[in-house]
This record gives sequence, C-alpha cells and structure tokens, in this order.
Amino acid sequence: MIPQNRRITIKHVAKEAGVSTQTVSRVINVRPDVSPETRQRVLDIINQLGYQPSELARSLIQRRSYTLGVVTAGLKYIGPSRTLNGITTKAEESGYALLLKELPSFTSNEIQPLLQFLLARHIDGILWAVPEIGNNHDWVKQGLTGIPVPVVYLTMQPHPDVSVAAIDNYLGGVIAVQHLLEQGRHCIGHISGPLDWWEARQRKQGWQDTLKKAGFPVSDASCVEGNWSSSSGEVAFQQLLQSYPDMDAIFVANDQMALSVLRVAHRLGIHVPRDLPVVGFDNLSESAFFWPALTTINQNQLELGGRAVQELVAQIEVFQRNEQVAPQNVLLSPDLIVRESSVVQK
Amino acid sequence: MIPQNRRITIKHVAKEAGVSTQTVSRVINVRPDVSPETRQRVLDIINQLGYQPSELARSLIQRRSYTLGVVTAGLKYIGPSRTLNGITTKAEESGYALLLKELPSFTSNEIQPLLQFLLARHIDGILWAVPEIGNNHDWVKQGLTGIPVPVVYLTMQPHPDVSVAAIDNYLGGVIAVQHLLEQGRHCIGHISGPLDWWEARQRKQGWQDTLKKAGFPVSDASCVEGNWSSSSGEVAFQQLLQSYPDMDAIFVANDQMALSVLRVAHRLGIHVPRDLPVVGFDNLSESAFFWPALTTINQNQLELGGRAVQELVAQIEVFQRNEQVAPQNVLLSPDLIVRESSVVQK
DNA sequence: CTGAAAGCGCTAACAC
DNA sequence: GTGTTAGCGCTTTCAG
Repeated sequence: MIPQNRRITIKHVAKEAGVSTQTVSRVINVRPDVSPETRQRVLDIINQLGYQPSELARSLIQRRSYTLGVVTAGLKYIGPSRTLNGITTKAEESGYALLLKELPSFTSNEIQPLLQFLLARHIDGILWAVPEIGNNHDWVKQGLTGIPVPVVYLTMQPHPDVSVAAIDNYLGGVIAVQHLLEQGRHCIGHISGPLDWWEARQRKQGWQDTLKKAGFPVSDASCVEGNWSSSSGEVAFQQLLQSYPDMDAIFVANDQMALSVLRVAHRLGIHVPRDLPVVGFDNLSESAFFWPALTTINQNQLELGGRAVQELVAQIEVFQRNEQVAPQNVLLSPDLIVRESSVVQK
Repeated sequence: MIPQNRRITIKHVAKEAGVSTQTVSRVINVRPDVSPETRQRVLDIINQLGYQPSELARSLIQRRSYTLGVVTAGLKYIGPSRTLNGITTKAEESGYALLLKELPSFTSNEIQPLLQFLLARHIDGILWAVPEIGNNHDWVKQGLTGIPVPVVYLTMQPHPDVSVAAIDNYLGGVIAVQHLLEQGRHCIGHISGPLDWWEARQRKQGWQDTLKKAGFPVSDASCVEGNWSSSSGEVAFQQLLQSYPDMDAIFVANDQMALSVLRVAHRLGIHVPRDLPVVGFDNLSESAFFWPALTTINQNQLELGGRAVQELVAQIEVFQRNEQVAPQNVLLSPDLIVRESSVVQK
C-alpha cells in the first residue's frame, strides 16, 4: 500500500509560515497588502514545499475557470488540426486552458449533452470549431439563448446574432478563377466539394459569379461535385471531361482532388498546364511537390484558430463584467500561390 | 446590465423538492437508498430546472476529476493529429475529459511549469504524446518520482520503469526492406528521417539489419538523412544517386519525402518501379494517388492513441485504489500496403 | 497589514 | 430512507 498522495494545501503553507491562509492567499495573488518580510517568508515556504494552488478550488469560488471548451471534428484531417494548432497556441498565450471535445462525425447533432458536459466543468466560453454542413448548425438559430457563456463559431456562414470566425472561401473561388482568366482561359470547369458543406458552396459560388461577371457562360455541365477525397476527384474529373469537352482550365475545390486531376490528366495525355491549367485549394505541404507543382489557394487556418480565441477571450472579459457582448464576425482572406500547374512556360 | 448568471445548484433542487441536498446527491449518483417516490420527485425537479451538477465541485471533494492531461506537439502535422483523434475517441468512450496542451516545439524542454499547470487542475493522469527527439525525454529518467499521477508516454523507446505506447518502427523498416528483397532487389538505399528522432533511427535500423541479415552490404553511401519534408527528400535523393550509383531500390522514411523521390525520378527519366522500386512510410491519404501510387508502411496512429488512453485509464484505476501500478509497454505493428511504386507489372 | 468567518457546490460519514 | 455535520481548497467579506 502506498500512502494516499495528499495534496499540499494552502493550510500547510499557512501553518508552516505561521500566518493565516488568508495571508498566503494574498501572497499567491500578488496583493499589495502584505509586509515584505511576511511575503518573503511565505514565498520561501511555498518553494520549499513545492506548493501549487488548486485551480479547481479557485475556479469554484471565483466563478471563473480560465478554461475554454473547444468542440472540434475530423481531427484526422489536416484542416481541423491546423486550426486546433492555432487555438492551442493563442490560448497558451492568453493564459487559458483548453477542454477538448471531438464530435464523432462532422454532422453530429447531439449538442445538448455536450453543452452540459462543458458547462458542468465551468468553462468560461466555447469555441465551436466544427464546419457548417447540412443542418448541423441549425441548433444555433434556436439554442442560442440556452448557452450561458460566450460562444465563437468557426467556419460557418457569418450571422448577425453570433460571433463567427471564418476564411472567406467565396473570395478564394474568385481569386482562383481570376488567375485562370488571366492565363487567357475562358472555359473553366470546377470540381466542387460536397455541396452540403458551406465552404464548398462558397468556393463554387465564387467560381460561378466570377465567370459570369467576366461574361463567360457557366452551366451545369461545367461543374461536378466531389467529396474532398482523391478518389472522388478522379471520378469527377472523368465525368467533367465528358460533360464539358471545351474545358480549357479547371478549378478544383481542394488539393487532394486536384492531385487526382493531375494524375488522370497525365494518364490521358492531357498536358498540365499547356492543355489544362489547374488550380487547387488548401495548400497542403505536399502540393508544392506534386507533378507538376500545384497552384493553389492558401488558407491560414493557424491564424483562424488564433483569431477565434482572441475574439472569444475578448467576449469573456465583457461578459464577466456583466456587460452586453456584441457579436463580432472575423473574415480572413485566403491567397493565391502560383506554381507550375497553372502557368504555361514561355 | 444583465443579471449575474448564477448557476442552479443542488440547493435549489433540494429546496424545490423539499428534501436535503444529500438526498438530491443520492439521486444524482444513482444510489439505491432513496425511495422511488422521492427519487422521481427529485428527478422531475432536476429536469424542470435544467440542473446540471458541477463536476468541479465533485472533483474537488472526490479527489478525482475524470480528466486526462494530454501533452502533444506538432498538431499541424498529420501524425500527431491522427493520434489525438484516437485519444479523443477513446477518452469519450471511457468517460474522461481531456485537458489539452500543445508544446511550442517538438524539442521543448520546459516541463516543470507544464506539469504544475496540469496538476493544479487535478488531472487524474497524463498522456505524454510527444515523440522522443534528441534529449527532450531526458527528464523522464529523473523526473519520474516528481509526478503524483500515472503517466503513459507515446512514441518513445520502451523503458522498463514507465509505460510506453508506440508503433514498432523498427519492424516497419524490416517489412519495407523484406518487400524490396522479394522484388529481387539487393542494393536498397534509404532516405532516413532526422536521426535525432527515435522513430527515424528505428526505421533506419530495421532497414540496415534486414539488409545485413540477408547478406547484402550496407554502407554510409547507401543512406542519406532527410528532415521529413518533401524538399529535404529531393536533396537527399539526388545525393543518394551520386553516392550509391548501384542502387536498385529505395526505402524512404516517410511519404512526403517519397513523393519527392517519385518526382525527381520522373524528371531524370528513372522509371519507378522498373528502374527503382520505392517504398514510403506513413500511408498519407494522398499516397494512393501519387504517380505511381506509392507502396508504403501504414501505422495505425488512431489505434495507438486509443490504446494509450486505455492503458492510462487502467493505471488510474489501480492508482486510485492506492495500489502499486506496474508499467506496461504497448508496441503496435505497422503493415505493408503494396501499390504500383514497388512492383513491376508482368 | 493581518485574521476570522462564511461560502463556492458538492459528498463522506455519521446520525436518526 | 433521510437529514445533519463537516470539509474538499480556496477567496471574499469584514473586523481589527
């Protein structure tokens, strides 16, 4: 039997230093009203004992845990992980702890137990880092009143009543098509992501609007829906070649599917970029080494996560002062990375 | 001014139901010693009020938080994220919450403040999901006594005194080389990962030992060190072509670097697999769509994370009963995925 | 400057 | 079956 590992408490320190627990508390919290000698003596004892105040007890009485609830999904994909990376980094910087929950699927709709779970642990705010897909955010419209802490949503349609941080996917689509137009192409096809995803719809809309605005036709035949995976990209591309034989360039909604386009094009003797410039989306670290190197739209998910934390922490500050919090929308611009797949060498 | 959002407590429920808090507590904890009528009445009130017991207060008094501290690093890379995915899934299943900390870098050595942080929040155990690199695990050998909760380490050299869960990278190297030997190749080169990484050393050792055992020579000229990145793979491969002109097959320590090998080989007119079969490591979701599709070693990081949680939870059970915990090592076998890059079509 | 008392929200240990 | 008392480890009053 090992002796029960009891925690060193403020009492032990107080007793050892011959002061009240109150005084120790004052020292811990760096309050001015302690005499220098007392302070030093207490600090010495603290070091000597290796005392560490319990954040749990503190959270309980202060009604504030300095902890953020983070709800994510799809960590096995690189996008959500990059965002989480940004969240952890900024949270560390802001002095907040992170309670992590991953939904079993992107479209999970079992929100209530999750919220209860987080609230039971007295989190100060929630970061809802699950992309908007199908109706998986419907509860937002209703359930808003139910959550007694600030919430910031990532990657959903900006909304006047809630705080949202997102990448401007629409702009990404615009930039991609503009680039292809600049290459002198007019028949620009599109392989979209699954259209129940908000991000996929935005990218497609950017593609469509930009082509229309430039005076070039867009039809059902010029776009095929994929599901983000490389294998779906392969299928979609072959379909597109059939339905849109005039196509002279292509914008693919993510790099994984674009990889398949490159592969199939090569197999069929379609030269990229000469016969078919290709632009992807995401800027995977591998994309620069595809063959040919892939032109793509880069989205800074690291910054997205950071900005979301920043916004949430700001809201928490306001909320804790019992003031009204004003929803804030943060929209980050993606940028174009030009590589071999889209520009014909002179 | 919004009214202070005070929590509904056990007291409110007790008062409303006309019983003591103790009885409410009994109902919450599904104790048998409550009359059916009382239980029902209390449950009704709980539902009506939307009462949610505070896990914080519970943790405090029970000296048990059902929370695991997870320390990770490099979430922007897919490996650590996949592992985390496994961790979240199994933790959910086991009823544990997760407090997440990401180190600023893989080789961060600032352990003490981190441990304090976690212990201050009364975590029941720690999952150290940071790969062993350079001397970033040196503190394990010393600091063991300092940690008053069970710890399970992921991806480090198994050690008799601590619990480790890891993929058998050595075996991965062995399998890869065996496969190439079966293709009738004998001069098998290697591009390793950075050799301060334990995983990289293991893969290299597997390569080396298997070749030697088969009676084929291994020299300094047949291995070049990369740094996992695609660009380092490019450099390493060109170096290897110089230093090992007889090379007739290659085992690359990860898929990202292998991608560069495929690319450079193509540029130089080296046909893969005819002239040079290639085997990678990691099984990225893109690898199946490289050109040619990449043969690779698959490591199940999802399962790794899950097994680590399982082991940690088991240790916590023992520890909480004040019994001695016996360190346990879990070693998972990777497996070979054969694709076009290593097998010459008949 | 310092301490005593009360309480955050809950449960263990004992009464009855 | 149910209530009372005490206390987890800390901070907020309010005295002095």
